[in-house]
Amino acid sequence: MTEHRSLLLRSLVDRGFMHQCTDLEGLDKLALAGPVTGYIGFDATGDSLHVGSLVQIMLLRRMQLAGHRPLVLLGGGTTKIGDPSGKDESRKLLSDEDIARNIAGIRRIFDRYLTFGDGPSDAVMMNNADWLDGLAYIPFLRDYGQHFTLNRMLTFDSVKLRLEREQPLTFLEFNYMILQAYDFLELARRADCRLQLGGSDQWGNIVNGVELNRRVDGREAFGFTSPLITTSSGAKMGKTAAGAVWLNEERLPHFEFWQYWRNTEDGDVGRFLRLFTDLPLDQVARLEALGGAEINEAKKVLATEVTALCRGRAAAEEAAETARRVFEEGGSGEALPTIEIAAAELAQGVPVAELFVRAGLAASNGEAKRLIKGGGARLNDKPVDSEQRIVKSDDLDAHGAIKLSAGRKRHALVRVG
RNA sequence: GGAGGGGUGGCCGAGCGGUCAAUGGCAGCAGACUGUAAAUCUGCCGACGGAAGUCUACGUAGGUUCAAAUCCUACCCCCUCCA
Repeated sequence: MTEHRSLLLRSLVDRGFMHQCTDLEGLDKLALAGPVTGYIGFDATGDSLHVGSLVQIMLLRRMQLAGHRPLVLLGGGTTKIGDPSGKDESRKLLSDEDIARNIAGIRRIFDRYLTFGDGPSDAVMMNNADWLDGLAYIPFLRDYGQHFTLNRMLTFDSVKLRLEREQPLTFLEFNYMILQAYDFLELARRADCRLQLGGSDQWGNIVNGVELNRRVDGREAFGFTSPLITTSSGAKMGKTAAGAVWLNEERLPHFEFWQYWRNTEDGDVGRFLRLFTDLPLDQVARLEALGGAEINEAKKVLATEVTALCRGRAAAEEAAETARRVFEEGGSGEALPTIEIAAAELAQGVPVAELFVRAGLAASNGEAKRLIKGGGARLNDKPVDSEQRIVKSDDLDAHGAIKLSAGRKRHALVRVG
């Protein structure tokens, strides 16, 4: 592969964002010529995004940092269909109100990563419901349907895999590909968008959009995909005990977000630093080179940098400090997830198991008791010896808090409130 | 429309009248070992209850039986082949 001259491609390739590109040379030239508008579509199936979408978000950030214009396309229209890529089952259909609420939540996340505005490299956000909702079926089929053949559509993984596994694929979902291709065409026309980026599972959808642009408008458009990010041991990113690792703080406290990154596997540290932080590559190389237990220092940097981007510098520093106190001094810290309990209730006494459930450290009473039986539960750093233990006001420590721990890594504070 | 196969716990997948809260695998949680890592080993892994036990669960609704995930009926959904 030849050297890329544009800052954009060098940055994307060097930092590990590239999986496939429809035309590297061409894209390189385009990027050298001036600001390029590139978009990524995000579904509005939930009111927050999780770590699984972070590569895509960072992809847009890298674009902006390289002087180009990122375009966030919210799938207000396509969400009503559901992308069949990588899934065996149809999504349940969402109502318009649900989708509107989800879009509002997602919008806030992007403000952290991108600068929106009217300048040449300012990010913009669009919603494909604006053009999809009003589509007239017959004109649409006549104008665009003729550019797609079933023969070709059936060869795309999103469709092929589903059929091979003998899983149902509805006509509704089958159309997703066409609509996403049409999105690209609309964005090219409306916002001079020439590039679509996405995860590697989007390749088929993206290629269709590139081809539609060429066939309908004779426009040269580009597609670029990022690799599917898994951990070294092969697991998909973004799941923990508590569920998904959400980017929204309402869904996941800063401390737990920081902890997620702190617990990165050794082999992933360098790759994640390149993908998920803005640290210069030479600094990443130094951190990555740390051996043995020293790699932990690199993990702390990773955690703090990623958290700073997503949640703000102050939140990141506080989480780091709390972690230091909890893990290196065996104490507790302000930023641990905290629940409140009424003074009167505590005076009366509360069963430990119930407290663990309320603190979110166990999903049910039974689970909390099993945790205790297994020796994994601690109260103020002392093992809970009995499932029947009652927690009372005496258990408050000098700072007026009770520290609950499930295993060595999950902690929570109970305060009187 | 016809014929055949199938719908089981977060997922995959056994069970095919009682011993089934349901084998096994994956995922998850905890313990040991470590470096808040990985790998490995051990235990746990529906809810409520101190326990005995009670409840909820095998597509949906009924039925047969002392007893049903397992049999019958109807319905819904999926797959394959035929028209």
